[in-house]
Amino acid sequence: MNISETIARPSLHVELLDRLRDLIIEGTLPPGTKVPERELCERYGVSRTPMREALKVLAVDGLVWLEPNRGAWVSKITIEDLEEVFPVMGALEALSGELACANITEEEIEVIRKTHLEMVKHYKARNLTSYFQSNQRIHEAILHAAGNSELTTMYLSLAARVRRARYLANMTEERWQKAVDEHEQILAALEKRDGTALGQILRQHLSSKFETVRLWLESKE
Amino acid sequence: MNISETIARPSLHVELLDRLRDLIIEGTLPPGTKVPERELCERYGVSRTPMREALKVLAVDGLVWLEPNRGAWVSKITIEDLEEVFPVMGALEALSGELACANITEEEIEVIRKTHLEMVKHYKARNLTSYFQSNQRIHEAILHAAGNSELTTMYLSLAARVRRARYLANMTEERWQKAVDEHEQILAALEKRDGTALGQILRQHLSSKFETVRLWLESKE
DNA sequence: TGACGTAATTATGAATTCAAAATTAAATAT
DNA sequence: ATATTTAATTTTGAATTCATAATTACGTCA
Repeated sequence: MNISETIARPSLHVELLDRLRDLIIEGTLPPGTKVPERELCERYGVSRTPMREALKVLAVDGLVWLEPNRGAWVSKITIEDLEEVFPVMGALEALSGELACANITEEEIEVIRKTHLEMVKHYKARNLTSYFQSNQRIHEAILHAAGNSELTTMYLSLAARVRRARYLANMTEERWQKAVDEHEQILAALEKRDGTALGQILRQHLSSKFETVRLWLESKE
Repeated sequence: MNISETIARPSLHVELLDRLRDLIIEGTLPPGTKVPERELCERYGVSRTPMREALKVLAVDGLVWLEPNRGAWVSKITIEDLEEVFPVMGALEALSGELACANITEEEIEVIRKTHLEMVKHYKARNLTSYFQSNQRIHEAILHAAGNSELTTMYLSLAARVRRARYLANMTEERWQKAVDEHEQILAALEKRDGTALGQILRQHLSSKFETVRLWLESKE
């Protein structure tokens, strides 16, 4: 019998973390609003203790902002923030490219290739949501192939914050085309297992994305 | 009158975070031991609520490990962990080098130059502790010159975890000499403001460090 | 009307309490 | 004596309570 066969019942604050993160990333709790602590406790049927534990964690994650004696607020997404976040993400993404090329299996490449074709199909059909999903799956597959859980944790935490900007709604035809082109290069570098090249393309790809986000944010002012 | 002149009274869990982090990094709470929750509450005169909030934050930071229904344990430092942490640190350190070269002022370079000379003096005097302090100050000065708070947060969080390994005791004369040489190159690249070169040296420097840590860890088995 | 001050209300931070789980100690059987 | 149950104790997770701070509502006066 397997001793480690324990039934994992995660604590409430962990469960809450997932749900709260979603609420913030999906925009249900919009940037700048107050986190309705009591309401959320009622909604999920928990007391304030685990809810507040979760909020403390989200605060180090950068998704909420704790104002002493005044409660928790959903963090805003400012250009200044993103200007700091993007270079870091770029460095991490470049690393994930390098590591992925060193470790990826033929099967994993095959999966990415398929997802890539799917994504191109969505692009041609101008289906933004599906395109975005395939896109995200590709980046996560590369990250997974890199096989570094520290990297994964850090990258996903930053990615979550960026994803809150609904920049895709603003994507121009030209930029979209460019993004797809870059993805062709990503696939090519991966197939050649050229880590340095992939790292650079991913970094470049990210900075295009940044430009899109920047334009979106500026258009809202 | 300045409106933002509010008296900052940080909440208990934030205060506790600083203290707990120190206890773990300094090794007062050694890797693998159980976090004595009740004892710590008594020591700091707080109730379990803020203490547990702090522990939840330390868990995402990777300094403690929460075992459901069994309490919090100080994370161990394994080679496997460090093998994942170091590449990420390397990428971040390289980025800090690039950004630092782009933004550093003459005055900041001057400070680093002085610290560097100090460090060399400690090396010649074979004063490991002082050497380590100067060393750390240099890396933090570069990080500061990079001027990216996201980068700083992430880097310091990883650095804290690595610092828990008391690897320096294990440093050979040869390695130490090599580290000082690398620091000469770091200073030179900084003075030339050659970001690419600095990034590479820093990355190389870190991987030397990793080797030392690895040897230290292996020597303990 | 609106600026100011005060009282009532609500929200927050943290201590306390309580049920459930885990650990330890004791008791029983082999 | 050594396993194996069973009971007592401690620890944990989370709800509740409580003091304090912040906000809102109200009343006063210029």
